[in-house]
Amino acid sequence: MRTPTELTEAFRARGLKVTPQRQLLFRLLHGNTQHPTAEALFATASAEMPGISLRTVYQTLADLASMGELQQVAFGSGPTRFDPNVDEHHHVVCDRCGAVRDVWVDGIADLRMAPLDGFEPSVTEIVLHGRCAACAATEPTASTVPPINQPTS
Amino acid sequence: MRTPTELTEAFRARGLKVTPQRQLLFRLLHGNTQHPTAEALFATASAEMPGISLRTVYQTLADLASMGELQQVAFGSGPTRFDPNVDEHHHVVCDRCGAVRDVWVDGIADLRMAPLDGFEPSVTEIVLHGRCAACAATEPTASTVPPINQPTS
DNA sequence: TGCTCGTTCGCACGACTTGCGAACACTCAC
DNA sequence: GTGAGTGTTCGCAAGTCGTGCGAACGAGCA
Repeated sequence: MRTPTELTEAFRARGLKVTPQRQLLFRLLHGNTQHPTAEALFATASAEMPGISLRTVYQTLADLASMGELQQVAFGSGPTRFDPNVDEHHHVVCDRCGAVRDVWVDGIADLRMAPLDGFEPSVTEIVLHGRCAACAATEPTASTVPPINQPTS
Repeated sequence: MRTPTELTEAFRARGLKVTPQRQLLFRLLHGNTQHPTAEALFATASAEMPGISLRTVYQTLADLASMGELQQVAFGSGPTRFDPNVDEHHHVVCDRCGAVRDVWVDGIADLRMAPLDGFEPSVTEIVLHGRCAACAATEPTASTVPPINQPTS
């Protein structure tokens, strides 16, 4: 995702208006590696701008996604998360605490897949499920705590 | 997923009762490669057994999943899909029509990932997004039809 | 056959997201 | 600076997907 200043230009260039609400969200998202949900962004935004609406957060996130400035990612059945990192990368998900981190994966071109039967893949998405360092360290015993997400494959 | 007969045994062995509703769902799921949603199964089941409840379909699917006879898979933000194939495999998803197929992937062990910083992956999930053969053939021009799912990574 | 306990099923509710429309405010032209 | 016009905000309602609850039911066993 581009900087708040560049996004301001980009919005104006598209005939979109630059409101304080949007500028706030540009700032909150820029460089954000937390993969926040709309609700989480709304909470952070509300602290700075009481009265901002969750509806506006959803709307602005949708605008940014449609401009290619954000990726929408969904892991399991939880709420959609938003990733300002639009470079080619992948994700690790802690099935215990739900934390998400970016990860770069090498060697995807060497994967051998069958059968494809005419299917034309354009995007390869890799998600590593497991335990983050913090959860692995505090794990009581072998999974006595139910995971918040089932591994979905 | 095991055969309807084996599942009948397994349910009884666990003290679970085998009802006509469950037996119907066992049959509809066994060998099913469609990755159906609960709603889709409910529609099919209703044709054979009018009066069956969507609630019962969800309940039985949850029971089967908790017994390890089914995988729950979620692609993007749509409804959960259920996969009676519990072998290690991956999925291809047509972003135009939503079709899902199983795919076997070789070479996963050779992938190089960084940074993991103590994250302990237990499951690697690979989803190929693209166009199924049918959609690729009927594609009008370059994506004039919006995809039903954004590639989620 | 009769009893017991798990199951079914409809309804209501919860989480997440989107549609709608009135009031508002950013931009631009003057 | 001011006013007009159009896009935006925001609250509410509604939609989608899934689950909790409890009364009625029925599978399985003695």
